[in-house]
Amino acid sequence: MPAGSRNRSAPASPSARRAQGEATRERILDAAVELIAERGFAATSIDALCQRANVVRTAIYWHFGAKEGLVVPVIERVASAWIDEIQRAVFREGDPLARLDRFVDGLRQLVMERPHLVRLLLALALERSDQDPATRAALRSIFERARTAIVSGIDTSLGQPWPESALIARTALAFVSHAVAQQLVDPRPAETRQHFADLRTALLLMIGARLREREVAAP
Amino acid sequence: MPAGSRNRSAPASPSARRAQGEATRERILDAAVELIAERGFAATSIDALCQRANVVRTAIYWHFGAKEGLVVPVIERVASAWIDEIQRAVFREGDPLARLDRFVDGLRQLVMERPHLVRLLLALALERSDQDPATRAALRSIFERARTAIVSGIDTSLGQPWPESALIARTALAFVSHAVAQQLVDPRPAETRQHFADLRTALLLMIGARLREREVAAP
Amino acid sequence: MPAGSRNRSAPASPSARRAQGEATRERILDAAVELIAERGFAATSIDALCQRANVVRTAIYWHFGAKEGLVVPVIERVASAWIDEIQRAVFREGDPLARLDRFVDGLRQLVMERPHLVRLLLALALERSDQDPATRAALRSIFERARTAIVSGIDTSLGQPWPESALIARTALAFVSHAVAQQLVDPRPAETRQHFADLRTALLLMIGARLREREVAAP
Amino acid sequence: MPAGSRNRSAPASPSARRAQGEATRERILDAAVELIAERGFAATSIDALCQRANVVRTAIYWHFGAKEGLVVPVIERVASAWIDEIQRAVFREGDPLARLDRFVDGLRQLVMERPHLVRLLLALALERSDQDPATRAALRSIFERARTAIVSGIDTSLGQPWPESALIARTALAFVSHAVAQQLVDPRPAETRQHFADLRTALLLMIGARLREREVAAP
DNA sequence: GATGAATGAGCTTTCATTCAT
DNA sequence: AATGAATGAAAGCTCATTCAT
Repeated sequence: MPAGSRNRSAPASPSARRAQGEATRERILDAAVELIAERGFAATSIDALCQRANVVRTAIYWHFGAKEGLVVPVIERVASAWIDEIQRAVFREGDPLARLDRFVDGLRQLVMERPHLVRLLLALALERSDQDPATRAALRSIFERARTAIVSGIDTSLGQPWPESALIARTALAFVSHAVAQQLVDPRPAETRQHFADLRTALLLMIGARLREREVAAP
Repeated sequence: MPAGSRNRSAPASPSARRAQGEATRERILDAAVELIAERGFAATSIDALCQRANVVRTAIYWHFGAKEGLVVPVIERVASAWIDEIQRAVFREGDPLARLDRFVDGLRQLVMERPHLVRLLLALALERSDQDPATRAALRSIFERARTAIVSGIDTSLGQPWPESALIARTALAFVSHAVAQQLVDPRPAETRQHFADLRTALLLMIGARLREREVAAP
Repeated sequence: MPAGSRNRSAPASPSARRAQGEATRERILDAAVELIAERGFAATSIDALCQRANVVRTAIYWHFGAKEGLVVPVIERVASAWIDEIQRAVFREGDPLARLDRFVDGLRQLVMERPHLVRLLLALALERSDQDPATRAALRSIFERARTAIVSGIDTSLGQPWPESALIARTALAFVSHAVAQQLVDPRPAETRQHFADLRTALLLMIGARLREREVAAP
Repeated sequence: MPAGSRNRSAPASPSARRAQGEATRERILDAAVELIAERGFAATSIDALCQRANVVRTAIYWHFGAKEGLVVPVIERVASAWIDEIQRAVFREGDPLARLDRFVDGLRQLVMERPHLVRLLLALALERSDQDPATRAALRSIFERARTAIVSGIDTSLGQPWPESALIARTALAFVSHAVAQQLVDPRPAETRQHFADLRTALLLMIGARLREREVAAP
């Protein structure tokens, strides 16, 4: 459909030109994150993307070459937000129980308030990974970084390496993934809250064992 | 399966006719399960479905009304297989440790050998649940049944209700979901195996606490 | 879509069987009149017909052979209603002015209260007549009968042949056709009423001339 | 028309490109007018349209968004031709009788030589007006303009407003509509000619009354 | 860098119809 | 007479992409 002119006006100077190009690129990526999180990659059409980003269809090809070319940049854009959220959540100070609570609560907030971040990654993983190695690598890297962030967060916060930290990281991530899927299927907040209450209990039990063991080993 | 013979052979009796209709329906569902598990719902075209099921396009509309109409039947068809697998895995006899191992191993096999079952459900949840309440309800019901199956399996196998059984169920399912996503992104078997080794450890720690507590309470 | 059984139950006796067949046929025709009047012949699908008539798809083929086979019976069914309306309207008694008013008012009611009768005929004429001679003949016959009904109504009501009766008939029918088209495009009742007020004036002027002429010829 | 050469030849300037787009749009509209006049809107397929316009299927969607989007432009395109024909017919000079003859004859020619113009409008009105308000508005506007053209033609030709001009306009349009429908059902030229002879008589009678009245008022 | 236009493959769905019981 | 199932053609429309400016 022929539409009116969408962009402000033709930029004169070459640097302004580059800046506006960058802005267009960002707008496309924002729209892509939203739409892929909402409906998955396959169901996100170039056209829908353009409408949401207020950009002309060919702009996507200029900036990303093809629809495929969006995948990795989109993953990377989500990655930072993801890791940030986790690092903000990972426990740093206070007594052990308070730190654990803060950690679990941070994850819960991630799932309840910005579920689309997690959802996008899961959707891409489930939809497409067997096809494109680059996508696979990007996703693998994110999951890896998330795990590392948790592990080193725990170790730092405790002042020493902790045997269960990898285990805790995996459990936490598993609960997060599962919570997102579950939330899509049963959006009642109470359900999600119960989910994370269970995570807290599980982690407590796992840590409790270690604590007791230490008390026995070195009283 | 004895496909390849287009169902052009004349069906004799009136009941035979209805039976053949049922067979066509089943063939479509089989194909749908396979394809949706492989590529997701959106990327599964009616045409591909027909080719795989050896059926003409309109047959799908006769039996299911629309592409949408496949979703719930497909979910229900996968549901049984899913629950069966879990029930086969849930521990029943032997000493506690052996039962736990058998349970975790069952789940690992599910993920490694029939990942498409889990994948289909997750993909449908992530792709489509916002839109259609019926899909959402069907998926919610499956997840619920899976959890119930584990809980009652544990309780039965222990001869009494067990305070942590719900927690265990949730943890196990979370690990299963996460393992499937992870496996798609990093298909090395060793990774998946490690994943389930971690699940075993986690469950052990959680059960261990309870066991110790009992020993203290009633020595 | 497989639906439940729509008809009451299997009729036992052969005469009951025939009666029910006739009833089905009537229901199909009723539905066809409604739908063709609403959306034209081409846009009326066999399926929509079945739903409206509460009849199974193949019943239409049993009773009418093909979609085409509906056209002439539908026209004939509408024809009687049409001619009846006109004959009810055509003036019979009272002084000339009252009779004229009654006639115009009858036509106005036809257009305002049962426009689908006229609409169906016009739609069929405009959509299809160049293709099928049988349709064309049926429509021609109706229009002819309508004209004849008016002419002989006028002559009977005046007790003698009237030179302008054919002219009046044609004018009246033209106004009816035009009013229906106009009404579809501008459904305000006031417009339609004005339309027929104009018809009344036009006829008065035409008759007035003749009356005056008679007065001059034989005072 | 110089068709047959698919527009694959490279357009040079940026304005030439836009001009070529406009040309494509026009070609589609031309084809649409022809086909809809021939078979009605519902029976005109996008494919047939493309073949006739020598254009690829998607071009229609680019220029008009959907099949629906053709309706109003098509109506508007026919409108001008319609109004032109009428204005050419409306009487301007000569003695009253000659002017009347010329007017009726113009309408007759419109119906006999370019019936598709009228047919298209009637078909659209009967097929679709319930649904889309934009279509309805466009058609209403045309009929209105046609009436106005006649009224002001009469008044101009007589040098003063004439009390019956609105009545004459409506009668003439009613006869035109009716004649088109009648002609489709009974294509014998003699019939159509008789139809317009009747129109002439009718108008004469209506005008005659007024003339006599004037003679009485101002002899 | 942005834009209007075009392109062809492919999409889901509906069509009228037929068959065998 | 009615019914469930099947059939192939064609419908309207969307897809990702390319081209030339």
